[in-house]
Amino acid sequence: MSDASLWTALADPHRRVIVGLLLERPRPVGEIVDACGLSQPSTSKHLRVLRDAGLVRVRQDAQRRVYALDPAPIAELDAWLAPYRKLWNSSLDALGHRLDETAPGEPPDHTQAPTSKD
Amino acid sequence: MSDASLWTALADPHRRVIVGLLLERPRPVGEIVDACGLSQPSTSKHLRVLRDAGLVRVRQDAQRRVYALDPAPIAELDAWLAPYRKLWNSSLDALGHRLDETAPGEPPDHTQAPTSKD
DNA sequence: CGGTTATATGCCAGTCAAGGAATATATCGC
DNA sequence: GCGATATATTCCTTGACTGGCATATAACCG
Repeated sequence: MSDASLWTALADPHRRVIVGLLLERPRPVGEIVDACGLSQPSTSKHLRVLRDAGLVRVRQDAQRRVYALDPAPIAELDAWLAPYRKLWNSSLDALGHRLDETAPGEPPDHTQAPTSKD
Repeated sequence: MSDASLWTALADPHRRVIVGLLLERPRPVGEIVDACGLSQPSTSKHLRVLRDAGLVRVRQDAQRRVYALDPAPIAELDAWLAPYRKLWNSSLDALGHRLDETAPGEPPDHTQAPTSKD
């Protein structure tokens, strides 16, 4: 089950950065190294973890290895939190009522909950 | 930013189990201990991590501590993967096209070898 | 073929998280 | 008050993860 490695892979901030980079477009390792500010070996190791989790795929282009995002595992994530989504739907609904009272005349366009917890 | 602790908190399988249990309904620690099969101290420590990440809230009921899920942080997760959602909406065919863009002249044979490289 | 570029891997040290056992704390019942 | 119940915290040990460095591997160019 790649589920465990999926969460573990995304638990690392650098790897989330890499995933974010690959969201924009596939990139060779050199670009990723330059972008996330890690050494090349460390970056390669992170890419290995991501590849092992199925989050990225590699395509060889001459000496270059172009990494691309594989959306399927992230879809798994989405499926995981699907049951929770209805929870904050109701929570945001309640919050929306509060905001509506605080700001009358403004459309209750609350795309995110300002939960400043700290 | 509780983002980092959020991912770290959910990276642990036991904590995901706990979150799943609390999705059904709020529970006292004893129930969680019994459900996830860990020792009571370990469970308490996991609950601390979850609480620190803002994922759960506690309500004191006599000697019992009833933990309940707080959906807001998971909504953060949802917000994080929102940009990725469109990717799997575009289907894997689009991904193949992206890969093709990077290497013009190469046949779109994205039959990537599995991660057997050792 | 040799040299260069691009990436992966092995090794080593530092850090951090997890689990268990024992203990502290708090609340209840008597 | 005392004992019992329920939970949190501390200490300790073990194991995993991370990063850097050096090196191996592989593909290009001449």
